[in-house]
Amino acid sequence: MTNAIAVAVSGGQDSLLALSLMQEQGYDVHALHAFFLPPSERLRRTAAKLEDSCRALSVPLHVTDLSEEFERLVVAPFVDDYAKGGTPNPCALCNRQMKFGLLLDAARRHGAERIATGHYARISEHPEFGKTLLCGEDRSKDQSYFLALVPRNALAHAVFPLARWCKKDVMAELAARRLPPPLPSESQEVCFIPDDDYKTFLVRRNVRLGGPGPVILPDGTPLGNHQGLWRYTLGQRRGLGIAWKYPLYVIRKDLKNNTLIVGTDQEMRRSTCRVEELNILVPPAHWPKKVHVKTRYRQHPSPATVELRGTAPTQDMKIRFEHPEFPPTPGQVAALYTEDGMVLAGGRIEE
RNA sequence: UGGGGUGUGGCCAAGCUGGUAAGGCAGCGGAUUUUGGUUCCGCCAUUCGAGGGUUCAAAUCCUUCCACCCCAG
Repeated sequence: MTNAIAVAVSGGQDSLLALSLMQEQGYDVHALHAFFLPPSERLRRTAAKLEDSCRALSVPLHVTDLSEEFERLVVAPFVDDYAKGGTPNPCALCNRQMKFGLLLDAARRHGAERIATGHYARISEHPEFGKTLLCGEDRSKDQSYFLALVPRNALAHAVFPLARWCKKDVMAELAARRLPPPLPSESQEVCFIPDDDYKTFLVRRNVRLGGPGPVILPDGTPLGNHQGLWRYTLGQRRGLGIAWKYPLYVIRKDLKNNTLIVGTDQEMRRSTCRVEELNILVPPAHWPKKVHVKTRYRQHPSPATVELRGTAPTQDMKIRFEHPEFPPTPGQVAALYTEDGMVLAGGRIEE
């Protein structure tokens, strides 16, 4: 058994500290950096800086171009989902397909059985069923939600050096270690959408997106027009452009009639949802009766009960929340937790 | 052209015993943030349909006109 480990480095602070921490712990460290977008001048510059950082640490850096795969496995499904009226979660997909898929494969090619990343989440060894995924120590920064679609056999090879770190301590620690991150503070560059403008991005992709249509209240009262259902997501408030007595939220997208149904905060809330493409991380036999579910990032897990239906490939589950929730949105991830933050399963919200 | 009502920012709407324009919605900006969304904070009428008058002072009182709405034999 070797103690070789690959560390996925993006150029940001978190992964750089992860790299340094792993090395400090005596691992035989390899740094992996991948281009998820076609290598531009800017990306090459980041890679060059990373090279400097790695040289300073005497760690070998392997750079690969995974832009074609990223396009196929993350971007294309993202665009496709929007075109179909869904609200995709590309980060969750990226973790499953890229970081704990292709990058893990790359790690193995370099002789490492494990891969470390800068995620704020924990992996622990459970006496009965092995490796489990836990939320990060710093719950406000916890990223386990985005990892809920990563298969168990991949997570078994994951290491999260920042598990017990707080975001605010990372920068100070890097400074103390004299490790300037190639990409300074926030790194919007990780995202494949320029300027956070996904609408323009989608329009430029030249896919077939729906056009304008009516906006109505649940009772059918017409209020105005929308600019294409793909531009809205369940629970959305801003951007409707309709002045009403009370704030209006998107409560339903009627794709068949190209109609947007809006209503009050109360009318918007749901207490059930159906989840497919399950990624079971803990055997259901060990699940508590009451679980806690996140259907969006930055949401406190909500108490709920779960009903598993069907078997393996086509298995799905029905979730019933104790209290009405902001509407679970098709395309987003539902992550099931125990009360103390162990991830039981993840899946794709269908309705 | 008989009677009644209304006219305040993009929308809705307080204010109308005169004292120098609430609030909500929408919008814009920012904060938060590995997705979308949510939430939070900030900014948004020198002006109250128009003109004239009374007054130290009017969206608020008087008057004329204009617009729209309702009832009407």
